[in-house]
Amino acid sequence: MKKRTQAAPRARSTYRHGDLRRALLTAGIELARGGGPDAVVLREATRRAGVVPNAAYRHFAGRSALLAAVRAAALSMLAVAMEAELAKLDPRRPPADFARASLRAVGSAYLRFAQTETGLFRTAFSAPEESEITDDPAKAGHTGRNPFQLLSDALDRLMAAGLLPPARRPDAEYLAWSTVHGLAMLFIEGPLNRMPAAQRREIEQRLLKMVEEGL
Amino acid sequence: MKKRTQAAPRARSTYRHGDLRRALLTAGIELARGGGPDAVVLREATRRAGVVPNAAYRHFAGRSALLAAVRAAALSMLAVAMEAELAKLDPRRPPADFARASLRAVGSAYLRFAQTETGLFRTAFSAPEESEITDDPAKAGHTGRNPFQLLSDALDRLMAAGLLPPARRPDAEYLAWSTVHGLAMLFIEGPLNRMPAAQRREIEQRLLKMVEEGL
DNA sequence: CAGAATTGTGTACACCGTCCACAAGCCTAT
DNA sequence: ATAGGCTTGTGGACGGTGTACACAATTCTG
Repeated sequence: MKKRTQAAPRARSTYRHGDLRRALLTAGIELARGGGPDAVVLREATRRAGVVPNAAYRHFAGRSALLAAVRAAALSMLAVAMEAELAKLDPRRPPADFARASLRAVGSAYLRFAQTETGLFRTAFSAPEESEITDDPAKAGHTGRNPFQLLSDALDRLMAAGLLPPARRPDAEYLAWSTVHGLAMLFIEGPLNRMPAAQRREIEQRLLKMVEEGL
Repeated sequence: MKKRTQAAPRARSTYRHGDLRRALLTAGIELARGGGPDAVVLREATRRAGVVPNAAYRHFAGRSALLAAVRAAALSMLAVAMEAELAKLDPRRPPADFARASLRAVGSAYLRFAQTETGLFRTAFSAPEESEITDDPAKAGHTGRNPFQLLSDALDRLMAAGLLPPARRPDAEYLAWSTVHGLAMLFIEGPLNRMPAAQRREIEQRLLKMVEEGL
């Protein structure tokens, strides 16, 4: 049995599509949202854009290029989610409080995004050929910072507030990220994917606390 | 110890293959080793077994069934790696030392396996349709315990040695696992995949220490 | 306004997973 | 021992995929 999702291909009158690149990207995002990286299939994207398969090659070098673009978009959405969580905080709170809350906000947003937008999350962190550590603005949120940088900022604040010894600051993002990322993975495609939400929240809290204290 | 069945399909004389299921499984493992779960392709496995594609269906319900078998085998190998690391420890050491070392051994083996057998590791933790928390012995090592259970054992020892407050024992495996799993993922398909080995080791040590103290 | 550049089309190929009908060999009951 | 049946491998086919090549339709530019 096959999935037949026709979102009104809307036959166009003009020969040119007009905005095919964007159309393919949004189609790809939608596919990723529903089924993770493997669901991003070129032909389906072109189908949804109302165009013949090969047309995609005028805008992306191939499937993997499209996937890379979707991945960047997913990372950007994650960054936006983090920024939203950070924006809730009152920056006039005592620096120590604010710093701790910042780190927590980043972690919480990460975990929520993973469980809310599972397909996109999995896509965001699916292995590319060679990991690009680029500063591609396509991966950033509204502030222009990508998820990794937002985490770094939070850690900087923690150090500035005297809660993180400078000696432990280097590479601290890797420790923090590992921890949260691992839990997210166990939740969404590991043995914890049937755990009730309440229990999840509790473990999330314990984990964030462990990071806060153990860094 | 490893056989090179790659280049020589070795046309068989008998009509029956004799041990096709195992041949397909080993071929699948080899494929997974080289390219992760996506590389486990049914037709290629049958090709290596010197058999026509459809023959696979006499032994596996389909590609996903083969993949599941490969996944179980990968988990079993991980368990074996953990057991080997644990076996190096001297059980006559003071219980506290032994407990701490046990947890460390499990974590180290996990991280080493992830970086040494990347393809198999990624396969082991690729999402199945619905996560099976079964006690399938195919996932266990020589002791009959699977990776998750080996971790649990180590934590039990930690608690018995008085190093882990009983109140924090429940669900502690999830915290520990998350942390190590996350680091492994960042190493193999995250932004840390170009990090030099020396730096990796250092971060691993910091992470394991954080878990030990922060649980 | 003609020619060039861009963008979408058509056709084709190789590969994949899987379904169906059939053949080859082994097993067992008569 | 032998006739049937069961298991296992074969052959062919179908629809799906990514992608290469030649070509047509449009827009851009000198």
